[in-house]
Amino acid sequence: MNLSFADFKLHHQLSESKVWDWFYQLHHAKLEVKNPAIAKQKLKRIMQATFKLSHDKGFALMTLRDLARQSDLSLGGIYSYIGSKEQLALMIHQFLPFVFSKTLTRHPEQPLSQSNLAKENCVAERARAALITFICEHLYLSEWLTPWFFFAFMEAKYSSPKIRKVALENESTTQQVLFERVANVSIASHHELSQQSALLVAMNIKSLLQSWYLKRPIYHKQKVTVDDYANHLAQLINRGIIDGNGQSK
Amino acid sequence: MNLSFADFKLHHQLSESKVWDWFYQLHHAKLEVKNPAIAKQKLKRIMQATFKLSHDKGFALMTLRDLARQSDLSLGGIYSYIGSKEQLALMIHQFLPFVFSKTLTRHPEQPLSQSNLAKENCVAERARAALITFICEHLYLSEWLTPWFFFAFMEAKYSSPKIRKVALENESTTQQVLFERVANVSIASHHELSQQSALLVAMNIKSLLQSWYLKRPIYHKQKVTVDDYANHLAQLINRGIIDGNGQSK
DNA sequence: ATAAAACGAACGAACGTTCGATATTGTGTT
DNA sequence: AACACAATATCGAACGTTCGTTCGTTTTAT
Repeated sequence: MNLSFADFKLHHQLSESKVWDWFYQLHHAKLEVKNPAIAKQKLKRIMQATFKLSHDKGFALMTLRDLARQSDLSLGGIYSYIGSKEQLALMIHQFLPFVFSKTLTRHPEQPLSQSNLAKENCVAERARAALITFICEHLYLSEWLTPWFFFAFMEAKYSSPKIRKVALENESTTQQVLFERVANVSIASHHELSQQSALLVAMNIKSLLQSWYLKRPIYHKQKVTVDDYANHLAQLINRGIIDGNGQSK
Repeated sequence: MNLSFADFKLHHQLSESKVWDWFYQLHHAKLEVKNPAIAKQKLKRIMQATFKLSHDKGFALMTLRDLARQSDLSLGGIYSYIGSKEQLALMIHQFLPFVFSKTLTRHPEQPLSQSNLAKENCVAERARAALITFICEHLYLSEWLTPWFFFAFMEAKYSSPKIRKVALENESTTQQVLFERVANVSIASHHELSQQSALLVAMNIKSLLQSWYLKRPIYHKQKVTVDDYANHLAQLINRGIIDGNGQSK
């Protein structure tokens, strides 16, 4: 029904090096170092060091001396890649919308008017599928780019206004798509949630998506894979979450 | 069925000043200032300033000069209350388990053995009620102490080991109680989730609890009260979340 | 007038960033 | 192939600033 993480990676040809190719593609104009091969390699070292250190002590408490040690570069060397500490954070935050635009499925999906609810089951199933597809894609992207998602979530709030703007725009776009698709499901299945309830459900789903990349180590210790989690969420959708209000069993 | 936030406050006699009475009670031994009335008033100013500043820029980026300005105290004056910046954070983190121990309902709740499943509905209902009670109490406490919960969540990970220990112990206690009560529901209602699934559900519930105090302003803008949210979660429980695995509607 | 509380200038440590010196790489000429 | 010379990339000592914290002094309350 919904595709697996392996399928997703295959479909988008997501290799390990593709991350750094894309990252270089997005930021190469800002770099002082012009050789692409060298730049990709050093950017990888710097970003991975940033993820480790900011995961351990937080970006604010991460020192550029820490970063130099962890990435095996010198203090000055790092500055040929990042410009400043703040821009380092900005580069990371900007990467996520860039990847979204390259991977997320556009759903031109004609809006559900009252007229074409004829074949109900079909329409309802398609609305459900559109929601679940979006959930799976987000989940799989966050699996592929866990450190990036983690960083974006943890550091967005406490960054400069410029960075916060990037992060909040990205977040609210996601929230909005989620809301629309939840609303479509509730309309198509004639359960007609109030706008408030649909929003509540959409926010809940986002929390559960975040839970995956925030607590991935815990899930893995319990032998829960990302495919397991995707199925788990799909079942929540297919069962009670978007039903009419309140009649308990 | 489940009590309201107003009932909860009434039952525990939670007034605005009670927060500071309890906070002083927990920490008075460490203070250099001995006059209780003065200390409570100044502690309130310092903590509220800490919440505002760490909410805006994060605790790591909050300066003690910021704190002095925001709380209308001098740099030196603050140190008669907090000892050090790290101890200020520790004092906040320690407060939550202290409040839990004073307010959370102990459920001595005989463990559900196979033998007393006779009156099934009754047992199942009681297991469900125990879970929902715990959820509501957590929700209401987080409503009463939103800044404290917010601070504990955002700053726990990036604190000293001593602080992290307090925060993680508190979190995993909550997680464990949640897990037990979810498992009890699934046993009592003969749906017998796997241990893995019960844990997944318990973690999901915790995410949804956190969502309340992390995004409270958004919920409020949508006119969602804490009682609304409590009912919403209760309905999720009473409907699909803890049902057998997988048969979609 | 004595104790309690608040104050803020001053200190050393550590931070982000710069920049001139050094090392490495790539290219054109023997 | 060997060399030389730019061009490119890396380095880390040094700078100015800001941080958490201290402590001798002043203010307030009894």
